[in-house]
Formats: sequence, C-alpha cells, structure tokens
Amino acid sequence: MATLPIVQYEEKIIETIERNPVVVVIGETGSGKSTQLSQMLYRRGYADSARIVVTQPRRVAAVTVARRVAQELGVQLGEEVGYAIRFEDRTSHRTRIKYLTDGVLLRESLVNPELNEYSVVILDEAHERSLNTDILMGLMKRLAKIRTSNLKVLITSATLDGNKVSNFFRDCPVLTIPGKLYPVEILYSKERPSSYLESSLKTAIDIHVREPEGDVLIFMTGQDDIEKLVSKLEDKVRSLEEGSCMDAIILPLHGSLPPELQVRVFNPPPPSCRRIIVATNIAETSLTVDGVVYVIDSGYVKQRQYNPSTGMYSLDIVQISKVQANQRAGRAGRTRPGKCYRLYPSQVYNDEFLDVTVPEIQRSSLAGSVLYLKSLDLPDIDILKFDFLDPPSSESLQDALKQLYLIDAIDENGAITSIGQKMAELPLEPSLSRTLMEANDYGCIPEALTVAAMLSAETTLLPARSKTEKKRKHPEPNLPDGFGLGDHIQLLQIFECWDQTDYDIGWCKDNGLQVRGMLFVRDVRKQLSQIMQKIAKGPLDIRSSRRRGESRQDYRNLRKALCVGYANQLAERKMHHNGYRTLGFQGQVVQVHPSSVLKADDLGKFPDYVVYHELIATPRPYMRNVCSVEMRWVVPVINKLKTLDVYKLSGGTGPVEEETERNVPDLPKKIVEVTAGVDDSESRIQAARERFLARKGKK
DNA sequence: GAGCACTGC
Repeated sequence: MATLPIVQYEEKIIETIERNPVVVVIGETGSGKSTQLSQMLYRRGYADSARIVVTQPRRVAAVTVARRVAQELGVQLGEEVGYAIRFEDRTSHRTRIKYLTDGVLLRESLVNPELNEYSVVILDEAHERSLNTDILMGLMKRLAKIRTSNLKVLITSATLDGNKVSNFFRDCPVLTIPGKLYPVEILYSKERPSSYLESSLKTAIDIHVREPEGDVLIFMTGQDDIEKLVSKLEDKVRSLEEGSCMDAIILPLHGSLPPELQVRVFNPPPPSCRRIIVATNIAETSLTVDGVVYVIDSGYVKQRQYNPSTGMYSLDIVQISKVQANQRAGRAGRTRPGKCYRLYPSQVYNDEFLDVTVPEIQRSSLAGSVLYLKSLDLPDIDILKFDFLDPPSSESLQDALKQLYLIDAIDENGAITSIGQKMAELPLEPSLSRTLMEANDYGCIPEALTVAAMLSAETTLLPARSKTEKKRKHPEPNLPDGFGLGDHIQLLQIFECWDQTDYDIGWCKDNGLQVRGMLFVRDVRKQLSQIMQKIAKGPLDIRSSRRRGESRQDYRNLRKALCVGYANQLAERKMHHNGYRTLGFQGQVVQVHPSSVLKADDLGKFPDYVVYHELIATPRPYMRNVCSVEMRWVVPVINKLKTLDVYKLSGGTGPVEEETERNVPDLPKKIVEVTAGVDDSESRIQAARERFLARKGKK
C-alpha cells in the first residue's frame, strides 16, 4: 500500500486531539482521513474503554470504508471493525471501530442521547452538509460540552468552510491534511455557451480527437439531457473517419438507470478505446469512475428545494458551488494528471458561485427533524433556537410546527404529545407515521404498513423510461388500478399482488417493477412492523390482507387513517372543474399529477376531497400520489386549523416577528430568488425556466 | 396528459 499523506501528520493529529475536545480536520481527496483517523486513535488506546464511531452520509461508503479498515488491521469484518446501516448490523461485542450512516447514529441517539457507548465520534464528509450530519453537528456541540472528560469529536470538512465549522465549535483547532490527487489543469470558457449540450458535445469531441488516451466524464443536469447528448455523441463518433483516432464508447450514468446498466462504468474499456461517460451529479460523490482524465463541467445541477410558505417542492436547475466545482474537477486527477473543462468563465466561478452548497437543512421540510429533536427531550435545548451551523429560517421551523400540530404530534403549546413520541420512533415522514398510529385504532395496520413502505421506495419502483418507451400507452396493463380511489390504494394492491406470488422476482420483472425497489419495500415493511409491535405493546396482526384472504372494496378505514395522517396535505376540489385548492393557511391552486390513477366519476368529476403525498412544481404545481377522502373526515381538520396559533406553538417566548428577524439565515441570493418565484407567481418560474432552456438551445 | 437530481432512517 502506498503511503497516505495523513501518516506523516499522525503525531500532530494525536497531540491536537489530546488537548482539545473538538477538532476540525480538513482532509482533501485522497488524504486517507476516512480510513486512517479511526486507526490512529485505536492505536493510541481511544477504543479501550469505549468505541470509536465514524459516520458517512452514504451506505456504500460506510460498508466499503469499514471493509478496508478491517483488511488493513488484518481482522474479520464484523469483529474489531464493523459497520451498521439500515437493515444490516455487522458489529459484535468485540467491535472497537464502527462505521455507520449518519441516519443510524441519529437513531442510536434516540435510545441513548449521551452516546456513552462511544469515546470518539468522527463526522466524516461533513462538508456535504446532509440534513442528518447537520443535526448531528448541533447535537455534538452540546455533547462535547456535557461529556468534557471522556468524549472526542472530529469533524472533517472542506477547505472553504473549515473556519466556519471551527467558529461554530467555539474556535476549535483546524488541521489541514493534503490530499494525494494529481494536478488537474482547469480550463475556463471565454463566455457562457448558448447551449450546454452543443458546447459539451464539441468539447468532448475535441478531447477525443486531440488529447491522449484517458476517459472523459461530462456532468449534465438530468436524464433528458444525458440521453440527448449520448445520442449526439454516438452520431458524431461514428462519423469520424475510420482510423483517424481511437474508438469510443459512450455511457450514460444517472440514478434511474437500472443497477445492471450503472455498473457498466466500472468495467474497464477494451484496449485503445476511450470511454465518454455522461453523468448527473451521481458521479460527483456517490460513484467514483476509475480512469477519468478529462472532466467537462456544465456548472449546473438539478436541486430539489422546499418552500415553507407554500408547502411545495420544486426541482430547479441551479449553479453549483465552488466546493462542488472543485469536487468535479478532482474526478480528473485520481489516476494521473488531468484536465477539467469548465463551460463557464473564471469570473463566474469567482463572483457568482457560492463557496459551499446550500445545506439540505435549508432546502427541506423540517417536520421530521423537529419532531426528532422534540422527542429527544433535551432539557437545555429549545428547538426554535437550536444551535445549527446554518440555521433554517424561522418560517421553515414554524411551518414544521404547524404540520406537527395538525397531526397531533405536538400540542397547542408546542410540547410533544404521546402520539408524537411514538411517531418519532418510526423511520418515516411524520404524515406516514401518524397514519400508522391512526390505522392502529381503525384495524387497518397491515394495509397502512404496506402503503408507508411502498411510498418509502416509490421512486425506485418503476424503471426509467427512455424516450421510445414513453410512447407506449399502457406500459403495465396487468397492474391493479387502485379501484380509481387513488395512488396509495394502487401501491397497496401492487404489493398485495406480489405478496400473493410469495415475493416472486419474476413477477416484478413481468410487471415492469424494479426488483431492488420491491425487495426494499419488503424490508421496510418488516422493520416498520417490528417497531409497531413494540409500540403497541401487544401482538398485532400485520399480515398483508391478501394473506388473510380478505378483500377490500372501498378501503374506507385506510383512507380515514390517511386523512388523519395527511391533515396538512388536504385539498378541496374547486367548483365546476377538476382543479384543487390546498387546505391550510395559504391555499395553493394545484392539479392532480397526470401519472395518478385517481379516477373521475361518471360525470367527469374528481372527488371533492383528496389527500396528497407531495406538492411538486415542475414548474406547474401538481399533487403527486393522491387518494380520495370524504368530507366528514376532513371537518375535524378544518376545525383544528381554526385553533392554530403559531405564537403559542413556538413556545410563546416572544413576539414572532422578533424571532423572524433574529433567525433569518444567510440564504444565498440564488435560492431566495428561486423560492420567491414559486411563492408568488408561476410566471416567474416559467421565465426562469425559459431562460435556461434558451441557453440550452432548445428554443 | 406531463416528466423525476441525489441521499437516508
């Protein structure tokens, strides 16, 4: 094994950690921080009385890094070195170094908030700013204060925000460890291209024709653009004169590609053949492609963001941050010196790009996180003033409180209820955990478990359709239709059909369902069942209803339970047509998503009331996954809406306005513009989109 | 009749 840069710094690192409870480690790519920090501390006896734990934002990372460390220490994985991810705990009583996902550590904190099992907590890849890691950083700041004598906290970060993280942790020391990347030459465009597609195409072909061997990695924003570019590249490469340059294989790479096609990028190319990989952000951190020497960076990424004032998500194309741009460039220098072609001028990088990516906590609905923090019941913590590295806006926190109040997870004073306490134990969005609670009373737990599990995997169930496939009218004619009652019912029926085949893999394939997604649903359902049995403190019949030989005509109980769980996600049909208005403070005019199986009645009318799983502006506002409910179930919710008092919910500690002023975070301008667009007028989003499309050369 | 970047408990 080649020497990792970090090894030379061992004395310095240990000395700093011994003197300080919290240390920020800036470890550049290839520094070896993920595998070496834990081993250094292990050698120095930090794992003698308690364990060393290392978090990762992704499951694969937790597994592969643990495997490497076990190998380096010459031990069996699962013994001295182990890992824990959802559905898989490979640790034993002998485990001294434990790798896990940040979500698993949050679950462990729920049981033991002091984390006494651990002597060292390392939050790795904190610069990615995942929602879970951000919450953990807040919790660790508190824990480091409480457990001064026997806890060490290490945060790994990126160069650009090391000082910020250090300031957050009371000016703790920052150690910088160089990486082992080869130099990457950065080449900027003179101006922004009028079409990213054409510009990427031209740059890629130039590289292919002129540059020595080495694979090309192109960062695009989505599946559509990737498919277009792949086909253009194929045409162009084919038209090149035979023998004028080496062969090329063009490979798409994005999340909705079936796994067997994704792994193609890990196969080495045939000799004297160049690979051109056209990828989404998945290649930025999640997947590392070996052999890349040239990177083409469009400078854009598709990002999902939540607008707390409308309760709506939007998927926007935004400029990447400097951290992301550098991460992308770094992908070219893993095996030898490389080149990165940035399709934007250096001035745009310097003046317009944010230093770091907007943290997920400022782009998400926070109901689940707020419920989680409330359920920890930390005496010294006030959620609205919770010490986050980048606090979410008070508007976002108040939105979360409103949601939680409407589904009975907190009372009118903002205190967690016994229902809320149980909900927090379920690894689900609050709307679904509330549905499960209610289903327990209505005797439809088996159905509710299935719906919750199916929605947890929903996007991975149906394989990506390419352009040609999309044209087929009814791709899955054999799948049930939810009796027209809605998508939740359809998802339930699909699982029940599969259940009846004894989980036959072939059945999934025949019906165009992703096998991995369905297996995941089965695992989630099992996990949820176990937690529900624990909460109910008694035996529950959790068998799928097909197994019980029962049939449901109208799924009345289930839909009633959904209506309670989705109290904050209700919509009322507008008079005389099939548009809806959401119920709540700022009613939004929305449509049923065209992919829905919800059916209109004989008069062509949709049901008067529906619940929806999610609002998404793409850019027109749609309700995705809807289910019909009845007006009399909705009435209690409307009455509760009338009693809602945000001032009291926030703890009534001061005027809400004042809080608002004090809690406004430094929202980057770009995001403010985008969310403001969703907020007040559709035309603004449309305009933004048109500008982008124009740039891409579509118009 | 329109579209969905990526994670995770």
